[in-house]
This record gives sequence, C-alpha cells and structure tokens, in this order.
Amino acid sequence: MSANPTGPLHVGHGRGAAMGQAIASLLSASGFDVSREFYINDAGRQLQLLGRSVYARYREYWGKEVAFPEDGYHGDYIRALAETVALTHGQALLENPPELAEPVCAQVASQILLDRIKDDLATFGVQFETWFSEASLHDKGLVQATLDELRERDLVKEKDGAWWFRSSVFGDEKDRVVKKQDGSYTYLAADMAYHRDKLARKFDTLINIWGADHHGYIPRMEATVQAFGHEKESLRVVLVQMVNLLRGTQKIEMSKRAGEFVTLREVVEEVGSDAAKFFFLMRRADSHLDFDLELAKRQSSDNPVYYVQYAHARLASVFRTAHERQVPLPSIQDVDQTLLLQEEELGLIKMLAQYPLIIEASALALEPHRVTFYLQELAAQFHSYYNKNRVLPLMDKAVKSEDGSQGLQMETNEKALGAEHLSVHASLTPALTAARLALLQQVQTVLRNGLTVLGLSAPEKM
RNA sequence: GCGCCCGUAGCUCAAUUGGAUAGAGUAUUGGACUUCGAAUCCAAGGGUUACAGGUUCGAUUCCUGUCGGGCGCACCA
Repeated sequence: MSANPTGPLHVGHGRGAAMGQAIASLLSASGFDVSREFYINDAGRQLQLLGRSVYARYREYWGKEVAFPEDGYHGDYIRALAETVALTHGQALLENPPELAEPVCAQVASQILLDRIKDDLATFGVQFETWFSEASLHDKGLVQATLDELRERDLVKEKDGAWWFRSSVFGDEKDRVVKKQDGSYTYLAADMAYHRDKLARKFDTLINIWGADHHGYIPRMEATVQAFGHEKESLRVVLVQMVNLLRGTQKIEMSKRAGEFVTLREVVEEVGSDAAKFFFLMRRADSHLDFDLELAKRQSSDNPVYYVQYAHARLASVFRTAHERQVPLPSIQDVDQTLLLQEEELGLIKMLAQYPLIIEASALALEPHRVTFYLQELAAQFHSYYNKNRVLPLMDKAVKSEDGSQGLQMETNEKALGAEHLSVHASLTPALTAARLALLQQVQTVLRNGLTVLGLSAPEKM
C-alpha cells in the first residue's frame, strides 16, 4: 500500500492496510513467498503543498502576515507541526525566501508524519518488510533511467516539449506524459520506476492495493509492466472502495479539504483493532463499506467480531473445565471417531475439511471476506451443536457431595429433569466425551488459525 | 459524451467463479438458563436476483440494450 506523508492515516487507509495484510498472510498460508511493502509518496506536489501549508502556519505562529495557500492542508495537525518547526528552528526561517523555507518545513513535517503513520500501523497490527521511498528513486536518478531505457526501445517519445509514455501500444486509451515541459516528472514516471524496480527484484506477481478512485490508472500500470516485458497478469490491483462511517444510523461527514476526517487511530482507539479489522474485511473490497462505530464496539450478539471470538473463548473455557475435572483432552488419533454420527457432528467435520480450500481460494482471488464469512458460519455451527449436545459428563454426585447441601439438591434435580435429558446423560459415555472433545479441539484450532490469518486475536477469555 | 465498478429479503451483505429448492446477519414476533460460558440457541414470516432480450441441458454469475447509483476521464497525486 502507499500514502502521502502529508497527514494522518484515515479510515480509508485502514481498510486498505487491513486488506493488504490479510491478503499477504492468506498468500503465505497458501505457500507463497510474500513481501509486504509500503510505498511512501514523499516527493512531488502534495509534499510541496504540505511545506507551504506548514510554513504559512509557522509565519502565523510568529505573528507574521500570511496568505494561507488556497489548496493547502487545513487540518489542526498542521499548526502542531508548525509549532514543532518553530521550536527547532526558532525564527531563522523567517529570513529565508519561501523557496528555501518551504522545503525545510516539508522535510521536517513529512518525517514526523511518516513516523506517526508507522506508529499508527504498528498499533493497528500491520507490518511491512520494506518502506520504499519515492524520493529515493529521484535521488538515485532511477526515474530518468527508466525513461531513458524505454526511450531507447521507442516506448517513450518526445512531443510538444514533453516526454510521453506510449501506453496506448499496450491498450491504454491514450499516451501519457511522464516528463513535463518544465522538465519535472509526473507521478506516473516515478510509479513506472518503482514498478520497474520491483520487477527487477524478481517478484512473479505484484499486488497493489489502491483506493477505488484510482481505477482509471490501471491500464497505465498494466502498460508499464508490459513495457518491461512482463505479462499483464503479473500486476494485480485490488481496488478498495470507500468507507462510510456511521454512528448508529447517523452518517459521519468527512471533508479532507477542511481537514475534518476520522483518523484510523481514533477508530482503533474507540472500537479496538480486532473489531476494526474484522469490519474492514467483512465485505468485498470493491463494495462500499458501512462501518457502524456503535455496532463495532458493542459487546453483544449482533457484533460479528465477538460472535466468532466468543466461540473460541467458549471452547477454551470447555477445555479449562475439562482440565479442572480431570477429564483428559485426547488427540483426534486416539479417539473413536465413528462415534461422531450426529448430523451436526458430520456438519462440523465437513466444515473443518473445507478450511484449507477456503484459505486457498480466498488467497488466489485476493478476497479475505470469504474467510470472515466462513468463520461466522463455523462459529454458528459450533454454537448450535454445543447448545444441543453435552460434551463433558454431568457433575458426579460423589464429587458434588463433598458439599453436603449441594448433593441433596442434585438428587431432587435429577428427578425434575425430563426423560430426554436423562437419556442424553445415559448415552454420554467416556468414549463419546473423548471423541467430542477431540472434535471441538479441531474446531478451536481452525477458529484460531482463521482469526490469526486475518490478523485478529483469538482470546482465551472475554 | 467515453470508460470502470455496482444493483440480490425492510436494512447490510453472501452465493464454492456457469450448477440442484438463492443463503447469513440485522430488524420484527414467539420461545429456551439451577448443569460444559445465554456475548448463546430454537422457531416464524420476509425474494419475479433493477428491467427487457440473448447464449446454455442449466444464468445472481456470461453477452446486448434500458433504467438507477458510485467513481474516473490532468503536462495533480
């Protein structure tokens, strides 16, 4: 994934991050060798704008006249950044012309913001092997080198004083400017250099996670990988649609221009990273997501996150109880599996058998939501089964009668119990308990693996 | 105007990539705790898969058109 280090990560970035990390771990669970990379957009116009915005607030801080840039960043965090610059540089920058002062501001500000982005992602539980700087491509002359290489092969041409990438050769609707008349590069040029670099690192497939509003950019990047002699299919783009934040039925309005948007950090602080991730992954990437903050933090039945985690915790509790009562926890090889004859038991077994297929299909399709659906279904089947069937034997009278009064109570209770309960009790042999415990351990393992692959915790207690 | 994505139960979404009677959650209504976790379970109602054609033994899925929604269409990123 990528982001401009010009502001905090917002919920849209969060969805992308959750999606990217889930896809990455699904692929590695399926046997692929995966590397996660964050592309830092620390070059170009947006950064310039950041510098200009911070410099304006900096002048304001020292009581100077300012005309705040029309298209600048308006968020409150810009003032905070300006204060930091004021503390480290004092009034020194006031003496410099904007052309010198603004890049300094941009440099300081983007470094702080990048650190915060890294921190936010770490808190969210998303890791990257590589942080790739766009500016480093420019510094090393790789952008120009990329264009030169393509120019030699007649895939870049000069026209009207600008350089054009002949993407239409590969099916794009028209050619694209990569080097402007003023000699500076477009974003596309840097992106081409970046993809060239990645391809040179021998990845078979490049998977980009993009906001859905960038879909028009896909043909350009497909043309790029083809220009470097790779199949169009070696690039796969996952488009992530917008997140609609709700509080109950109330929509939370966001305006990036005015600097009013809900940050990823705020959401994670409010609902927790498990709930946030699960909600981000619950829907297909290319459908709009309604994210209800109230629902996400509600610890009740209608919250799908807790539903799945509860199943895991409930199982943990069963095994704890078994341990307390000194009922052994057998492994699946040591029990008589033919005792598991009930429809629900066979259903659970079939469901467990599907797990590897779900993981693989979900990985290949780059669709983590399939796993969230699967986990909800497995949890549902477990809850249903467990509600109907006893696993551990009822407390023995001998054990109970250590406490005299309770022993008496038990006796009257048994009479009060219906015939059905008695028959269930009677048929619950130690061998059946063992078989069911073994099955349930498999269920717990799959729940845990599924939660883990999505980046969620599998709690022992809740 | 051109291009991409989408349209499935009141609402939010699934549907093993073309397979059997289209499934979940939520909401509504009614029921189940003195025992292994009720953050749970059971039951009921709810559908012309936007519409119209076409391909196929078979279509929510593929093709064409219409309507409706979202997003793109920079020498911005």
